[in-house]
This record gives sequence, structure tokens and C-alpha cells, in this order.
Amino acid sequence: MALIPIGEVAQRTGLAVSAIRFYEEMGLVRPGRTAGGQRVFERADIRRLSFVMIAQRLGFSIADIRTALSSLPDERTPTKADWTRLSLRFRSALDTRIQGLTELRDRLDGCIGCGCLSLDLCQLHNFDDIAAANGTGPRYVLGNKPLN
Amino acid sequence: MALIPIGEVAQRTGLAVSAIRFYEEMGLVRPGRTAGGQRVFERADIRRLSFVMIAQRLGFSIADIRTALSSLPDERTPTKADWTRLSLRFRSALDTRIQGLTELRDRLDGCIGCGCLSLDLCQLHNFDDIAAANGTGPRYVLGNKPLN
DNA sequence: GTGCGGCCTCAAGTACACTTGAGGTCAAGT
DNA sequence: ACTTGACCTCAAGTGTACTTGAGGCCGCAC
Repeated sequence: MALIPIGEVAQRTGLAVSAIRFYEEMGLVRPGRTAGGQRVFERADIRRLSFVMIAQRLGFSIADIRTALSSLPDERTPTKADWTRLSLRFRSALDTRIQGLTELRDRLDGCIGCGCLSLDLCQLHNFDDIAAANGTGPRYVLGNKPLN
Repeated sequence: MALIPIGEVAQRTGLAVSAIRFYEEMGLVRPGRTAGGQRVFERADIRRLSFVMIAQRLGFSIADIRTALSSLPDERTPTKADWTRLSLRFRSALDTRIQGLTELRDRLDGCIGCGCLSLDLCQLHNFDDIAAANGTGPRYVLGNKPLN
């Protein structure tokens, strides 16, 4: 099983080397080390990192992604079945998000005529309280629930 | 035309007072002032701020939102037609985003069987280069193009 | 065995979107 | 007049997600 240095992982995934090191610090990958202390990755790690990129793109936080990845086995290399399980969970999160956006769009359609966007009666404004429930920091898109 | 103090605006919109002041600093609202220096808002400002909240929820940045709001008239109170124009533009941004997510979901469906997520052949992995094109800072959801 | 590119750590910096705190003013009610 | 709560400014802090920089090893190629 080929061991891959960080630079090559970076090239293959499109991530910056610094980002990969950061993800290790965040517990998203656990590369091995050479005798001299340099990181060595396995192919399964590239898979993990690709998952991280895609999930990030969808607006999931690192904490969410860590939770999702924790469903993969720790000691053994994840099998196809492990990844399939993860993907299915992921797909349902995606469905929820799409549904939320679609609903919002439909409500927006209903609102375009009224031009209010703020009156207490406006459906769009009263849509839900997700925004209020979020804490500080960057807010992600509607319905950003943790993967689990 | 009733002039509204910041606390009431906060209550009506659900925003924190500090957030409203921040949005003023960012140029998203321009409240007037009393002789004593306290902010006074008009009803149209509540509308603006509600728009800001909704757009934020969709993952648009403050810069994007500022651009969008700049299509509203500066001196005159925006009319229903002004808001409708803005909403339509907004709606199309939303459509783009929904389409992107839906496409990603479909690709994910095609990928669930293979469990790869990382091989060069994987459609999901090769989906596009949006992530790489984004700069530093928090990344928002797929297809986050400026509103314009 | 030496040069050099890639790797290492650790601290600090950056961008976004706000919040918190200190210290002080305004204005409405009694 | 005075109290009190809402408001003011300005500086600093927070959380997320990284990047940049300084200063220094690793290891392969020649």
C-alpha cells in the first residue's frame, strides 16, 4: 500500500498543504509519520479529504464533518459499505437543504407581488426561526443541521 | 411617518441591536439621527433589514447584499416596484443555487454505489472547481455568485 | 557528502460577521 | 429635578476556517 507525502495529497485533492495540516489538527485525518517525522497518507485519506471538501462546499462545518466521519471505522480501512452508509446520510441532509431552499423560493414567489418582505403578515418573513437559533460566526444556508 | 428607535427595530426584525449598528457601518442601512444623536429608522429600513436577514440566511455575503440593495433608490423611499425588481433578481440567484445542489445530489446518487468519492473517475469529485476558485474566509454553499 | 526542494513546528495574521465591555449621554416618566 | 432604561462610541474579543512567515530538519539525487 503506497504511502503518500502531503504535497502529493495536496495536488491530488486540490487542497492547500496548510489546509491538510489544519484538518489533521481538527481531527479529520490521522496520517502516519516517517521515522523523520514527515506525514504519510494512505489512499483512504484522500477519500476522507475529498469528502471534507464536498461537505464544506455544501456549508457543513468542520464539527459536522468530524461527526460524520466518526461513523467510519477507526482502525480498519473503510470499506465501500462504510462509505455508502456515509453517502446516504449525506444525501438526506442534502435533500433537506434543497427542500428548504425550494420552499423559500416558493414563498418568495408568493411575496414578489406584495413587495413587503417585512410586514408581520409576510410569509417570507415569518418563514421560520432558523436564523435566530444560530449562534455567532458565519451562518450557513437554511436548514444547516448537523449530519447524523 | 413614524420614526422608530433602534431597540424597536431590533425587536421587530429579530436582529440584535449590535448587528443593526454593524449593518449601518457596512452601509446596509442609513438611519437618521435625533438632535441628541440617537438613530431613528423608518419602516422602509425594517424592510431593508429583513431583506438582509433573508439573504444572509441564503449564504450571501454582506458585500453581495450591499450590491443588491444598491439597486434600490437612495433618496426616495423604495416603491413596491423597486422591491419586486430586487426580489426577482434574488429569486433567480436562488434558482441557480437550488439547481446546483440538485445536480450535486444527482451525482451523489450516481456515486453511492461506487463508494469512491476520490478517484479521478468520480463524477462527484470532478464536479467543478468552485471550491478552488473561492478565496479565504468562510465558504458558502455551492454556486454562491454575487447578486447582480 | 552535499545541495536543495519538500517537509516540519509554532506563532501570528486574515477575512467575515458579529458581540462584548467600558465609559458615558439622552429622554421619558414621576 | 432626578432616576432609569435605552441609547451612544470606540476598542477589543469571538468563532470559523484557514494562510503566511520565520526558522529549521529530511531525504533523494548527484
